[in-house]
Amino acid sequence: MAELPDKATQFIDWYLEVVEAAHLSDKRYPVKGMNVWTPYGFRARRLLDALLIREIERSGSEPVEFPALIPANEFAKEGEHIKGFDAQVYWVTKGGRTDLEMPLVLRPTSETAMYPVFRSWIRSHRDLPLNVYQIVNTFRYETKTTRPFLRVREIHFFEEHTCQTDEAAAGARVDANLATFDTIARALALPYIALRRPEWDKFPGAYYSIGLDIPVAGARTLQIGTVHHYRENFSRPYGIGYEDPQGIQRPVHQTTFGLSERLLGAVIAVHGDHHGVVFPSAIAPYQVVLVPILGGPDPSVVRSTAAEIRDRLGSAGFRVWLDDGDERPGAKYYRWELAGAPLRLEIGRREAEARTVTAVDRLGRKESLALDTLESRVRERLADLDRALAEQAAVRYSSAFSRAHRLEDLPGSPTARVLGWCGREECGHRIEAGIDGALLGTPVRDPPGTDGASPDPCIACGRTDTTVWAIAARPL
RNA sequence: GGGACUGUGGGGUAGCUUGGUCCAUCCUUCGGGGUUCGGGACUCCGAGACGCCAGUUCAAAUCUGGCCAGUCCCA
Repeated sequence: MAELPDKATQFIDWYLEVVEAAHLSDKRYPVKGMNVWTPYGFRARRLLDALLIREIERSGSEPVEFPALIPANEFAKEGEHIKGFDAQVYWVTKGGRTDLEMPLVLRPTSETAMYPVFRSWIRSHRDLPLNVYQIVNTFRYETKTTRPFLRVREIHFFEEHTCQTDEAAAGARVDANLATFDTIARALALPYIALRRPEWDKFPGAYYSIGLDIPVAGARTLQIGTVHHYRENFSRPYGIGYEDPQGIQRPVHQTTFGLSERLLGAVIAVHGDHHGVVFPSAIAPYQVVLVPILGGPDPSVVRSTAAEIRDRLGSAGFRVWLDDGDERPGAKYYRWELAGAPLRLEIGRREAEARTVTAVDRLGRKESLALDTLESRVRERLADLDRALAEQAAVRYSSAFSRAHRLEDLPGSPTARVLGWCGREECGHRIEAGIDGALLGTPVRDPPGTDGASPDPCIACGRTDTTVWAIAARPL
């Protein structure tokens, strides 16, 4: 089998090869940007969804599901929003052979599907807050090159929509979403940076947008999530109001929180190595893969011990796979490394007789485990792998940013850049031109490598009075 | 949105310039048999492709047009 392309120098080739070789997605479906979720990738997605559901419900959100088609007149109600999405929506204009009187939009996101209904759900301050989420497919007519999980036209989308009594309550919901995201990112061992987007790059219709970005390769970054504060921008055109305790009618303040299968792409991009995918235990389709070594005259002890281990680990709640196929053990090792299994247990005749098993984690760390304490030792090994992945990722994260002091530092930048910015759009665009990318925004917390220092002078104009820290990078 | 390029079995490819030698090459994959089995085994047998639709021609994988899909560059 061929070697994988080098991740550091040929990132996207490496990524595409790994996704295909690990059987995570089949991109041969004949519509651009619409790929097939194959069993292994689907299992990972389902585990990721379960994690999102668990955490968002813990934060007080309830599941809903709205229809995929939105009437054109509802879609058009908020001016900025329609302007932002107009160029990338799919239209349904016919029912059978009949032209529809009211054309339908295939949802690119669900604000305009939900908000007319929210209007009828909300009457009183007692109906607030309204926190609901759904995990559905959305559609965007993406014109750039599509990539499995990273940029697709049929998006597996998580979206929370909330209605709050006022701006402060909505701000608190944004904070709650950021806390939820932090828990999710930790479970996946993904270091990220939360950035308030500049005015010209916020979500169409938003008061402000916070992007959640991860560095992936060189100066490249990947947006893996967003949290938006809409203030009253949607509730006014959609007429979503409530009566407050004093009997006064007020528009609600709204927020949204969006994630997608890009999270899965991010896990592959961040943790993967020259052997293939590396799954953290939280979403590994199989956390433990058992490889019996069946050579020798009588493999029955090995078989029965392997089956025993499988059953015991399964009962203990681990996702475990016994690979008793005809391949030689070495071939299985390569295949499961490519597929990213966190922990492999090798069991041969001598080990079966000695009641031990050899555990090798995806980072290649080998240890012999006694069968009588197997469950707890496997649990430790998985936790230890997750910890090592997080540490490894943190090291790469911190070296993925560097300070830039002059505009001339930006072209050909080998990392994302931390710099001072006066906040004016004109200077923002000069920075974007310099790095041939985007001004991602201003960090919600101290940016990497600044240790609480006050911001540098604006890299474009030299002003010092209104400067903030900002991150410039090249979004993937 | 503008431009350039590409499309051959499940995956990767040779052949295309100069139409015929191609019932299409090689590697891999898949199915079956045997020998194997502690880091990608060997061997035998078998399966599987010219993106789609038109056109030119005695003859099209090869030339032309449209469509679909993909890649890259620019807005």
